[in-house]
Amino acid sequence: MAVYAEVLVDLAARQVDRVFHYRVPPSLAGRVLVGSRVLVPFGRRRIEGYVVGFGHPPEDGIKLKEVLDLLDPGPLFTPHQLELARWMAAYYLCPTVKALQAMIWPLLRTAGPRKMRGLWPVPCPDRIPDVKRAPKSAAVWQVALARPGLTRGELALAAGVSPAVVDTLVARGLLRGEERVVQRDPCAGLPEIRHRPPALNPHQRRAVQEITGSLGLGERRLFLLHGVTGSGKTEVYLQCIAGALQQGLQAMMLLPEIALTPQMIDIFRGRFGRRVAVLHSRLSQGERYDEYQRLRAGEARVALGARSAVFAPLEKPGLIILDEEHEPSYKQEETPRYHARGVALRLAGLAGAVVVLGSATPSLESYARATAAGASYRLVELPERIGGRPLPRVKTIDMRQEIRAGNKSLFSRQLREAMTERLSRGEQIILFLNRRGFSTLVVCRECGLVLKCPHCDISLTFHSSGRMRCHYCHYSVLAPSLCPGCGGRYLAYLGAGTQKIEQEIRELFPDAGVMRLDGDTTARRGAHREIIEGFRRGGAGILIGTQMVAKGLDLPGVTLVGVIAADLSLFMPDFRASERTFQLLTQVAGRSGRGDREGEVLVQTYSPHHYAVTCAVNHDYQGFYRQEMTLRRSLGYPPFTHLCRILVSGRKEEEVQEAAAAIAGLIQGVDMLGPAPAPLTRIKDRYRWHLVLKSHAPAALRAAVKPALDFINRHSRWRKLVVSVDMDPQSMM
DNA sequence: AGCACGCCGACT
DNA sequence: GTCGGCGTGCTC
Repeated sequence: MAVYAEVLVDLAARQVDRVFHYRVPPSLAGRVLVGSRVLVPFGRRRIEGYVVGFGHPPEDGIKLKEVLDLLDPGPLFTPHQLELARWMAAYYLCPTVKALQAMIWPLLRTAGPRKMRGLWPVPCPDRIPDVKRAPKSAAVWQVALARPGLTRGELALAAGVSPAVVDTLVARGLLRGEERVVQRDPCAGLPEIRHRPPALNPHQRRAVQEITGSLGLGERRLFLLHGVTGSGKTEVYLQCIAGALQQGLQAMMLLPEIALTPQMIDIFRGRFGRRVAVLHSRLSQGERYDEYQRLRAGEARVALGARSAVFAPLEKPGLIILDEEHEPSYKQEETPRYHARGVALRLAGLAGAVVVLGSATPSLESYARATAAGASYRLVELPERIGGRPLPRVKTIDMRQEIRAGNKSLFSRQLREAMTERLSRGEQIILFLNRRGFSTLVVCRECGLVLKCPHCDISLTFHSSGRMRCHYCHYSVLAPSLCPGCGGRYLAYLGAGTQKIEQEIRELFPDAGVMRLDGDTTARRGAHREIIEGFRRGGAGILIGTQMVAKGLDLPGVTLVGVIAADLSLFMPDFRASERTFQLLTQVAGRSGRGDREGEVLVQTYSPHHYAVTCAVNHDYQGFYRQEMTLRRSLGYPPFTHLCRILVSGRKEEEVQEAAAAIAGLIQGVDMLGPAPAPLTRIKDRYRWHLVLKSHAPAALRAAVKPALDFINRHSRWRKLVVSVDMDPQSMM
């Protein structure tokens, strides 16, 4: 009796989570496997589907269609990944197919469904687009026929259309993807420096021994590596990975996006050469596809990347490392809203792998799990910097005193003096301000009008390019010279960003050489590497930047770090504001004094006595942990409870509000806050309302949300709304 | 998503 | 009587 492929497809109808059965034609027999990506007919469309098993349809008499094509040389998903997707679907309340797409989207494509990447588009001669009805499609099709061998991008260029049009043709079955022969190497042309493993200090050695001792046992073991900044965590990771490779296991190394620096990539390539596959958003489509296939084929054995690299297709993951495990960027802020740490822990359970969570400032959740009674993590500490270097001296500067002393500038007298001194000695300086652009608020001094984004409920940021930009929807206009409301001539530029800092610093220190590292200066591919390498080589005395300068950079020439405004993150409307501030201050302080000379850190703040500031200044993680835990317990916040946030958005505010109220009416058995307008009430012309649910039992949250979600999805009057569920939310904006 | 089916208002 | 509105449900 014949067996049919069970295929998951992306149904826009929400929350439909079931398989569809397809016959496998003789031409594809033996090649369509569990985990394969296939092209299938669905209704009158042809769409991408994922083979998750083989079996029979529940009832006979359904006329089954045939799988049309295979989209890749081999199965894309490992059995572990399919299992992981099922878990994600249940935990994060999304259809399984969405979880599978989350696994490959960032790796195989940039945006939009049903695009075929890494494959040559070849025309299907039997399906000719209509020139009158679809002139663009016809043009692409004709070029594809006339000039075979063009890639997706080249084809689009030659036909004078956007690459998306090519994708559309592929989706409609007018073009098909064919396997490619070349393999692109994202590291081609970059220097390959062979690093020899350095000697370890006793703490590092013990950490490596403990971790490697648990490898290959086939059972999940969890470690929290708590090491102060500069304690040599990276070297511990490298040697643990080497240990895993020796045992024939594969390894995953996850970093926050901004820590995935060229420097870090070089270190891994230097140690492991071509055995590393880098999964990285700045790679081209083709490069990403190739790295994915190299891992899937077992040719590469170490996956290095940011959040989504947790979905690297490793057959035998033996070691999973999350560096800077406390970083909020491990949380995906779109559906499915997974946390790479949660996914990694689950994957380790499936694969019997070892997980190492590393941080100088562990999240409260993780530290609690490592220290509470019945701890599930083994705590491993690196309390000293390598080479016996001291932690930098950190000083707070009370900016209220500066105002009283008549200094209204962004820079305190002490910071200026310290900078002058360091520069005179040829040492380097980092200035940190977690806000890009020139000025975050432009206000008319005559009528009080604030320049806001027409699509979002957000003020526009003035950039030194002379344009005002919305940092949420990327809307941009030329900055007006007169107030658009009253025609007034006096516009005040308030709220300094990194560009403003740069301008003022150039005036104050005209000979120092200034570089800026933020989202704007690193937009171009390769720019990040150029700036950091340029600064490291001494190309400038001062580096100004956002979070990008706070994380992971190892710049031995830096002896002074100045925090321009520690308070920025402290008063966010978020219960994690203190934790974030403590982490950020500790991390940025850790950039100072990593070379031979002792480092200094000056923290400018209006709240010098806040415990997040004082604990960071004193390098007192424990003290911060105790105070913050006390507060969380009394307020009933994580890690003492679990949260789930439901966000409803849509173009009509009344509809959004109505749906939020309907959902609220269906929630039972957990604490509920709201429904209320979200702190950002409108983004990209969509109104936003939310509900926050709280419970001691995460299962109770899911049980409460599921029926409400099903109800909303069943009723087509809410069809135009987006209802997103966020388990363990990291942000309430 | 896309499409068909179906059940109520204003038209040749 | 019929054309067409979009609310509802289905796609192997």
